[in-house]
Amino acid sequence: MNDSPRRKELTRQAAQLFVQEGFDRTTVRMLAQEMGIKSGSLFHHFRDKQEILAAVIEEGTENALGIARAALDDCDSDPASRLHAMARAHLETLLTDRNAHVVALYEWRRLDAPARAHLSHLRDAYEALWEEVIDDALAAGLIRGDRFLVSRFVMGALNWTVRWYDPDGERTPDELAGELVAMLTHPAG
Amino acid sequence: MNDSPRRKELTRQAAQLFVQEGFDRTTVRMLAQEMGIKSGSLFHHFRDKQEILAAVIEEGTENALGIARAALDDCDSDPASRLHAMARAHLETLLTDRNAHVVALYEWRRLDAPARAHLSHLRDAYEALWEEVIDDALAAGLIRGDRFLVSRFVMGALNWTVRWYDPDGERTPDELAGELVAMLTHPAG
DNA sequence: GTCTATACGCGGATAGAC
DNA sequence: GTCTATCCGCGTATAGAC
Repeated sequence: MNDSPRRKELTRQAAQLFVQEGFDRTTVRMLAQEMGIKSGSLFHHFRDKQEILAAVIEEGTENALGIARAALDDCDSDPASRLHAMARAHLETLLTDRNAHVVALYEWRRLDAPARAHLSHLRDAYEALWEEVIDDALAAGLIRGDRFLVSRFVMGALNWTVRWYDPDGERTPDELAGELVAMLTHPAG
Repeated sequence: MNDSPRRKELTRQAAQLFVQEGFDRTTVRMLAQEMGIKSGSLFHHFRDKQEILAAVIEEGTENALGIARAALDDCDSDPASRLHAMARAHLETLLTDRNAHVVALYEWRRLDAPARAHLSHLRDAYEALWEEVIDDALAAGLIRGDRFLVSRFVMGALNWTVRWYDPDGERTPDELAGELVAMLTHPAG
């Protein structure tokens, strides 16, 4: 439809509900209430419920991509630092920010075909960033295994944290990233 | 309600639909059609839709637990073999069997409080088995890291395979398990 | 154990006034 | 840009016959 600041704000509020309840269980009435408007008004901003989901996922992936790129630019250029930075960025968008990126990962299947086609290049760009970092770590002998599989396993380990991580617990996303890298790293390498 | 063979069979069919569509999007009419009966008849076997989910998750976790125990009994007693056997068993119940165990992992949140209370001991037993195997591998110096976190990361890596694994592709669950163990294992250890 | 028929509330979405 | 009012189909569940 457009990308007014108003719509951006509504998208953020939708993301929160989608994480809490799941897309299917979130009703347009719930969304409207969270946004402080009536359900009829919602359709002035979004064509239908599907479009809200697409907006959230686009926002979440773009955000994750931007944060990951910034983290890689900021850190040292050795493979270990880059791997740690990437993992930390990923976990922060999932666990601290706790909204749009989670939706992007967990509700992707709920997108209809056109939205999926439109957004898959974004998702691919984010995953390509990951594969780059993994590749460097493999080439340096920091970790070992198959390029494709290591990427999937690492992303899986990180994505699943959403299910068990306690934000009020002792560990920060940064510490988690450190533990993951330590687990994967071969001291002898 | 009970656990007649009839009900077991219906539960298996429900599992398949829950994986394909997700619990929320699966209607009782769809379930009935898959089972070859009318929707009204469904409620002779299950009190409500929630009870179907609980039955599927119970079945899926019990099955995974049984297969994992059998795999551990059958394999060599060194930590590497045990880790591999556990990973392979886990992946087989997720990727080959492709039903009830997936539901147990991905639809757990949809259980109501009483069902969750009733089933959590089962889930805990399965996770305890994992922690045992991880503990042994840590003690042997095969892998390294924090007991709790390694377990979560490993299970996350495996659970996420459901999202990208192609059953018609080249790799078997056994090969995947091997790759995971290789990734985690320190040759120098 | 399965059927038909049906109740009934809820969810997505629209129309048109302000 | 938001409201009120409303449509209508669908989803869960029940009743009672066979």
